[in-house]
Amino acid sequence: MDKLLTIQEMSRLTGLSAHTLRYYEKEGMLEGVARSEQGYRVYSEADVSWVQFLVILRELDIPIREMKRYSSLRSQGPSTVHERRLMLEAHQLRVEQQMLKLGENLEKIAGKIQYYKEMEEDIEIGLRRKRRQKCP
Amino acid sequence: MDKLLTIQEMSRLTGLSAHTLRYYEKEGMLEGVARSEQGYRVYSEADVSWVQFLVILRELDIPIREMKRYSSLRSQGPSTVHERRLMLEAHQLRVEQQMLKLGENLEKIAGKIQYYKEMEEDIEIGLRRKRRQKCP
DNA sequence: GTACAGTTTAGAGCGCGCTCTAATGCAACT
DNA sequence: AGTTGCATTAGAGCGCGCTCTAAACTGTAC
Repeated sequence: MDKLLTIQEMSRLTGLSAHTLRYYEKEGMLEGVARSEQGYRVYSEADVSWVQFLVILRELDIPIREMKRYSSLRSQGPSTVHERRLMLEAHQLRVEQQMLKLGENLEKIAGKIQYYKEMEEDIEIGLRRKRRQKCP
Repeated sequence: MDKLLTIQEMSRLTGLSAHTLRYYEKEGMLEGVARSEQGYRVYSEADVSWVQFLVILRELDIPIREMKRYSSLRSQGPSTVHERRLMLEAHQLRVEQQMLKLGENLEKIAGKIQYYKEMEEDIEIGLRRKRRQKCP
């Protein structure tokens, strides 16, 4: 166990490009990544879990700025657990509201789709009628 | 009825800034907006409905590029109804998948929040124990 | 008449989140 | 020895969707 990974393997496991992994690290969201003798990054399994968590935050549309704040809190240790929880709860709420909004808008779009379907049928009937007139 | 509106009133009714309304028009998403004698934009109620529809598309994260395509189809008349429906259905599917993904990620975040809550309780208990040792 | 608030345009600028480039280096293979 | 392939860095560049600026004009109020 405790496999050590290259940046490519990390990329494959997280879906982030090597470029993006370096970028996240430069921005302070990935502290303490080990290096090989040659200066290459060597990721631990703990790093993998953490980056996978960052990916979840990104997929929830949490801005980089907030992710940096969260990372900073995390690196300050357990005393920041409460504040971290508050951050997560705030975003949880925001995403829930966003999902509601998406749901509403999906319904409106569905209405429009239904309307278009009916229009298409009417056009079809119109065509059929024309054809009948042409070749009786 | 058939009230005519200034750009400010349009802005208020749609939530888009006057800047953005002009931008959308410049990009070809709002064709045939009338002008007053002084060259000021004058929006009709039909314009309002259309812009409100555009806002829904934006809220569903449909890129401007696609909205331009859709607008172009619309201005070509009823013969494009089928293609418009296909576009809407494609985005409908995309948004549904996105909502699923959001739901999954929300669950993971909820798990983390729960975990933090337990940590906070443990810290509380630890503190209480310390206090008892101090002042018995 | 003049200040004020609103409008117009073309075009510049911006914040975000990457994404890519160029120059350099190391390790293994032929 | 040379080629291939992966890594490193600092920093430039990019696509998106606005957002703002500057200069000019108009109608309304005082």
